[in-house]
Amino acid sequence: MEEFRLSTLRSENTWFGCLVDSRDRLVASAFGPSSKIVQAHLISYSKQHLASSAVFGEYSLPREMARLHNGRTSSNPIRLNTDFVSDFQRRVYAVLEKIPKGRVTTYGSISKHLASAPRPVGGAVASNPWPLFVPCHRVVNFDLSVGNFSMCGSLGQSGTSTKRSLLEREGVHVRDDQIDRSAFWNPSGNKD
DNA sequence: TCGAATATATAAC
DNA sequence: GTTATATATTCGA
Repeated sequence: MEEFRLSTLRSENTWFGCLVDSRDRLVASAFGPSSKIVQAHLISYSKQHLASSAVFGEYSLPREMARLHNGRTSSNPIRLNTDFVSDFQRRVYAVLEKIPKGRVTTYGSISKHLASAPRPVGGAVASNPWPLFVPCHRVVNFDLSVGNFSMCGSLGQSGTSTKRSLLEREGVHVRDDQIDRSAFWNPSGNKD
């Protein structure tokens, strides 16, 4: 039976957690205000998707996560375990990984690029198993307002505030909840 | 503002 | 299986 490992790290009042498989591929990540919330979320994810439960251990990925949270670029390529997401989600996440740091795109733009619709794109982005590693925080509303962001499964104003901070640390200029349109990035490339 | 339209995912029969 | 319900949306009246 395959063994999965979970580890957490605290950096500047935020807890980061990663769930990895036996080949060191990232199954899921999470971050939030307490280790309890982060661990509970990842354990819940593992119980829902994995046959065996996760064991705790030290691991380097949460450190990498903290760097990303700080607006830095990840030093090594991250291997993702995509076994537990749908084909449609994979297509959406492939687009997210192309959004340059310091830029944003919209649910509607992604949906046009994939010949889908905005709502399902929202659903896929919302269920991103790898926050920070796959930059779902770079997807905003059609009018370039910051929009929603959920942390460890909970949606609310603190999420939006966190999303805004992430974008600002990546160099996106936000004023009164509105993102400067120079930061817009079109996945279809017509107008980059 | 408010409601319809839209395509996925999940829950409920 | 098949049908309802819920979405981190968007657009038009």
